[in-house]
Amino acid sequence: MSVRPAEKSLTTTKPRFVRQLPEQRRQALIAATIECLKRYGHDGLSIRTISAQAGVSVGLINHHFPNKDELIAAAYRHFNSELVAGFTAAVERAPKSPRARLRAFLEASFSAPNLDQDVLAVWVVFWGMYRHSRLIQRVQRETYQGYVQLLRGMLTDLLKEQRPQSRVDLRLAAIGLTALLDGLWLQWCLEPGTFRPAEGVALCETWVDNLCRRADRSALE
Amino acid sequence: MSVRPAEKSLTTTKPRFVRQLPEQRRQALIAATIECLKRYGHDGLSIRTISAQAGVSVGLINHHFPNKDELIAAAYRHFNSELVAGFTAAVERAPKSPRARLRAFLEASFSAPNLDQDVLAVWVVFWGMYRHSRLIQRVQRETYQGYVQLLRGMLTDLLKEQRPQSRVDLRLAAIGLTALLDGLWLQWCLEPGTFRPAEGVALCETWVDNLCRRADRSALE
DNA sequence: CCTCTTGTTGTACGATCGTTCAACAACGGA
DNA sequence: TCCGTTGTTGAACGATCGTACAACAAGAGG
Repeated sequence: MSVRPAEKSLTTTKPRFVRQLPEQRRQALIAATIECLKRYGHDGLSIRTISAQAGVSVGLINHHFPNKDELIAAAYRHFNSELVAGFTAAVERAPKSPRARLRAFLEASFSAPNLDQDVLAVWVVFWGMYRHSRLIQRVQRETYQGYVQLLRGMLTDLLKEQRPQSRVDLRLAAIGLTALLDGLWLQWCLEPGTFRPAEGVALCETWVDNLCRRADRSALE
Repeated sequence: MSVRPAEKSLTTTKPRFVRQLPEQRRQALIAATIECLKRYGHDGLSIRTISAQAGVSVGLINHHFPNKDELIAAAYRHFNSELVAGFTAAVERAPKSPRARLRAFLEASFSAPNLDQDVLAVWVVFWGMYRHSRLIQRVQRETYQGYVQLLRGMLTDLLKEQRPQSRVDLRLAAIGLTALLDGLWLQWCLEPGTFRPAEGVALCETWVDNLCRRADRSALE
């Protein structure tokens, strides 16, 4: 008998690394990028920090992504689509009435995993890159419309049901509600204590209520 | 006669540098820091980029500031106080009625020099640093209250005049208006074309109007 | 004209950055 | 069992980072 079995039992206990399918590894690297952003902010976006977070060598990133900026853009794309997917799921889980759907959307906006200081800080860092990164700009244009369509669709249904003849400017209404949501997120990111999640939902619902009320008025005038 | 006059005329034409008072130089370095932020975003915050922008050698920054982070924090402080000073001046330039003062504040929010894509992008980059920089956090706490006090003061006067007995939650009202303002700024920073300045003012005034109307209702109920 | 103070310069240093690439090794298929 | 593919490693490169510091010189005061 050879000594191979013994040898093998020694060598097979610890493979030095595990090969993965490219798509799996890409997702892992994207997850590590977002985790580094949460932990260290913009300074966490270095190849060495990210590869350490992913438990991987420095060279691997450039094997799956052409360069660092593309990895960051891919992370932003993932972050965006996760958000929209979460909102969509929450809305479809809700009762079919427009009001209930909007409420589900707002409650998803002001609860885990979205209303988290670290998560919100990641958004702010991405937004800060927007102005000077064409890749981030492209991802924004490609994914943000999903969010806008979801929100405008809900507002349309709601106004159609409540006041079919209303002359509310839907574009401005959506802009205002988006701004209110983003602004409250920003405040929560900077100082989480200033308002409670339920108050955030209430502020947004008041905005929509006043929208419907205004629809009344302009329809009657 | 000596050759001095000729020599002097040659040597005095170009002093290799001009000495300045520490406070003047500090302000110049702060201005250069903000300019670099506008031009290059977060990547513009390097000692060499800033010193080049200020027309100064690399070593000078550490002669006037203990380190890079302190310079950035000083720039954030300056940026904040300039904003508050601009708003305060605009409000005091307006007629004395609470409505006119609020309108002046809103119009200052949606016009130069504040409603500029580069300027707004600078805010976003600073906000992105907040979570992981104690210095930025300190400056925020020290300067932001000036902004909040100005805004809450105006809201208080307005509600007091319109409905003295109202039971509106002033804290929540200020939070909502601040969020609306910040959110609209953020949208303008990302996509300046989505709404016109006058529409931004109108959205905020509608918010305040509804606030007063709600004050009515809750006072009558 | 000389001296002293000190604002300013620019090199130098060590650390870290993004990227490259030759060598390695995991593991499915023959 | 061995081979071939290829996911993975880690050293190495040049560039750039923040900071320190010795040398310089501008400008005021005597």
